[in-house]
Amino acid sequence: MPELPEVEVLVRKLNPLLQGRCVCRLQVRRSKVLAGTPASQLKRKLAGARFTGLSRRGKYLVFTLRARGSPQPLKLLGHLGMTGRMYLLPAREPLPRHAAVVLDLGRDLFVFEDTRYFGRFTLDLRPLERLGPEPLSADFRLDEFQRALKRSRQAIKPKLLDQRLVVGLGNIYASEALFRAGVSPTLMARRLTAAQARRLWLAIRAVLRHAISWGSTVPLNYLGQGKHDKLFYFGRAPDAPDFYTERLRVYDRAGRPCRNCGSLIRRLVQAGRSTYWCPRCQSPRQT
DNA sequence: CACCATGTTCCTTG
DNA sequence: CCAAGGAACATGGT
Repeated sequence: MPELPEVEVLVRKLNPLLQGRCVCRLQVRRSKVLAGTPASQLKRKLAGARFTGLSRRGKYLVFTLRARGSPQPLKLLGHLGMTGRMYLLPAREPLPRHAAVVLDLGRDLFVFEDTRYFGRFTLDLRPLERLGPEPLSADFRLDEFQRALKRSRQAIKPKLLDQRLVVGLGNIYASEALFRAGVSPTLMARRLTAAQARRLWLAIRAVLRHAISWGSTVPLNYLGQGKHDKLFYFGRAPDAPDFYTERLRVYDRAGRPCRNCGSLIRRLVQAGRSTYWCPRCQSPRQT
């Protein structure tokens, strides 16, 4: 469940639960997610360590721990990939089929599960060095955003997925932000007018902020049956109340009417990924 | 069987 | 070296 808003909501929920908890032992069930960190090294460093903080950078989770008898903090990088989840599970519950890493915290277990194993749980912090500004912080500056777009011949939609431009957008919120800004996804980045770039800059922030506030109002109850996976994205469960389907304006709505103008939403493929857009609200010819 | 899926990295091509 | 596109990764849903 992973773009910036989902990670942000997860971090807020998880942080108070982990604060001060001690790692008795850990189990690595799929070493691929360690991204090169030897399991033995992770075990040596984490055993007996205590969680002191959890924060987010882009779509990454940054865990901070204090190792036993060592003053310098230990940092761990987590990433949910496409299908990763992290939650506390009562110690007596059975582990999910795709549990990749399990930390024994005593009463309960911290579980990192990931069906497709694209996620990460590692001591290697280097991916953080390549990240652009946080969209909801003052580091995300309109003038720099505009200048960066001017340097690119790539279509704006795939450009928004480039985490060096700005972090946090994935395939869903990139379409959502362009729709909100009224900008065509196929427009070459350097061809955006100053007004379009400004609307897009504002739309990125608004879309992410709204998604966070929506997610924060919903209980992230991972305990129990795990029927809550579809929390953020797929609101079409037959029993879902209406507001579940109101969150996304264009994503995954191909062939259905635009909520603004009634035109049929279209789907196209750019750089191998689906883009959804309204041909009227996001005409390539409007400014 | 076919195609699709919230992400990142590596490789190739230009 | 840079930019952009495609494949790979692995599993499951429709």
